[in-house]
Amino acid sequence: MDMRGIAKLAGVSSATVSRVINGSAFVKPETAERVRRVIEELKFYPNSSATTLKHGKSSTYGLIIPDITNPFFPEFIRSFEKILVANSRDMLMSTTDFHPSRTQESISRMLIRKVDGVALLASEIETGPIEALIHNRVPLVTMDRRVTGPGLSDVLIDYVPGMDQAVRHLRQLDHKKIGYIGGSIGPTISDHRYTAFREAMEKSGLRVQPELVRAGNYRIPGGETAMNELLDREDRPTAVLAANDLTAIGALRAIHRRGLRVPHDISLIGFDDIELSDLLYPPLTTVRLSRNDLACVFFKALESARIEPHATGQQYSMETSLVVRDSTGKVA
Amino acid sequence: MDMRGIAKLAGVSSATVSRVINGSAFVKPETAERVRRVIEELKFYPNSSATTLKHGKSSTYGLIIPDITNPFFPEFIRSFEKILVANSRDMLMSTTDFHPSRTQESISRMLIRKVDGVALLASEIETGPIEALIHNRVPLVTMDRRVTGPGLSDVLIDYVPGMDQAVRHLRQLDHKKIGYIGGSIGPTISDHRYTAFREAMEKSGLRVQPELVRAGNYRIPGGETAMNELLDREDRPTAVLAANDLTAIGALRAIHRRGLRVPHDISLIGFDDIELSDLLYPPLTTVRLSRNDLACVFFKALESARIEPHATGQQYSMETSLVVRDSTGKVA
DNA sequence: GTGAAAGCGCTAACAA
DNA sequence: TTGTTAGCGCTTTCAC
Repeated sequence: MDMRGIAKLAGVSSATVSRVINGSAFVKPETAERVRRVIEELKFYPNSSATTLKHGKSSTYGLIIPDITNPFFPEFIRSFEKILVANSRDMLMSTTDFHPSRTQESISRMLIRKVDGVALLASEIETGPIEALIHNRVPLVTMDRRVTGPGLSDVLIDYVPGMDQAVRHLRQLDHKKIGYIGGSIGPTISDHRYTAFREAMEKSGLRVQPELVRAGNYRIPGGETAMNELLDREDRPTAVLAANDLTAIGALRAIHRRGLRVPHDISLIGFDDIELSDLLYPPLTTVRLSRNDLACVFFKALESARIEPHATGQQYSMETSLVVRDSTGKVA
Repeated sequence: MDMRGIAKLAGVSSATVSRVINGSAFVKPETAERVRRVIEELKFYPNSSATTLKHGKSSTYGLIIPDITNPFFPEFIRSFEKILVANSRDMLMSTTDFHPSRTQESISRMLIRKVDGVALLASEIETGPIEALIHNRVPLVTMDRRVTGPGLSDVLIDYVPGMDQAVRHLRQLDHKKIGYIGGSIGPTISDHRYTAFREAMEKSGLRVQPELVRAGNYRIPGGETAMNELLDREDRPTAVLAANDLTAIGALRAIHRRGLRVPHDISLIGFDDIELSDLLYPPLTTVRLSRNDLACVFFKALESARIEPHATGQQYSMETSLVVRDSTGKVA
């Protein structure tokens, strides 16, 4: 069934059916009513590929995330999807599982589907796919790449306030030996979180001890392994910051396994404030990055870019701030 | 840029470009090579709406889930997406947050996008949207609705083995007062998990005590509230089964908050075996339902239905089994 | 091996 | 206020 079929049954032309469906004002109410009745009757749904083909726009945004298993992302997706649906846009989601090749694949699929823009929250990204997007005039909004350009916007996460608050909080609790468990290691991805940590330490007059810094992988087992290494040391840290909450959960697990207690024996601060972190035992002190706000900013960026796909993108910014719960305490 | 543009540059017709892209054997290798070079050069991606329009098939499956915040679903999505991509299909995902109206909305969007089938893992579903799917010859695969029909398949979760093992396990640990925290309550949704629990109890010669049965909401706070009610009782249960792991996590939290210990004071069994349940303290004994197997079954069901959208669907089935970890122990 | 051309379902410009 | 029609980009039959 197509619009011509509906039109025939309603005794009008397909143009009128189109007008009714798209809410054009210039249709006589009775005609519209009649058309609507037939549509209802036949449970007719217009074919979006025809519309997309016609318009050259799909009203769809692509979303690429690294790891749907990290609760941060489902929480983001939930907000993002809600905003898109409320604005009559569709979402084409895709997961990379940290593989650059999967990012490439995802972008191909989005190019094929003619999405109106891509939100890229994964960091494993090479320049090839980005160029393909730009070349095809599909705007890209990245997270924390800190690069903008024609058709390329970025949402910067300002880790500074959150990290400052976190380190100051620890200093007030008399911590001096503060460890850090980062995300993935390597020269390609500069770890903004780690940089912010170092700066915060300096500002607080504390020294970063390189031997108390470890790399994780943004996942629970990585945090556990790294924490075990730190706990093996003679002079173990009295407090540890983790690059995200999953890493902190892994660290927490390592600590518990040794029969140590948080915060009595060691203080722990996470990053992200996933819902779970409030439900851990003990509830995790963490640096909050609002998924809902982030989703809003991404949507805003995509919508702006949609109008003029090749205009030079903007640098957006998101705040972070410390949420104090029970995983931090006075040094013993 | 379209195929005609590519064709012109390669000195061929658009038909040949189409043939090259779709890997038709009847193109002279040199011609194909030339075309491929131009495609590469121009970073050309064919427009899928045109293909979809032409074929009447989109190579896309819809996926509707109730709550992306429950780790069970991201884990499922991950497997499902991987399978789809490996088979050159796209995924159109959508979340209902437990609202029937959102389910309806999701189905409309899928009808509009002309998906080749819908995997429905949410249970808040009315007959209206289902009829719309059937009427439009879009096959539907549901989870645990236990109804099949033309264009309608179902994946039954066989709770019996898992629940039997769970109850027997508890009985061997001398538990007699066994509580149960279910999912949503109400006559509309028959709770297959609860039924399996009751049957398992009978088989083990144990009596279900209605005063030890509570309803949760498949989420952490629901489990916590329900557990608190059970703990308030004089004759509190010595063991509790929960309808899913999130409910069990909530229950665990309620128990810890009262200074009680698991499994010393009370044993706890979850359901699903989300990855997190192995990472809790203590690691959760739970009934496992494999997300990966489930994703495979859904894919198989969708593919079968795609060939003949209106053929009568099948009843598929999935096993469950107990995973013993540390949240269950001898009655004190 | 390759090309010409019709047509998938919809929209928008134009005509009436 | 409504209808006619061309065309969005691709596939596919048929002809060469």
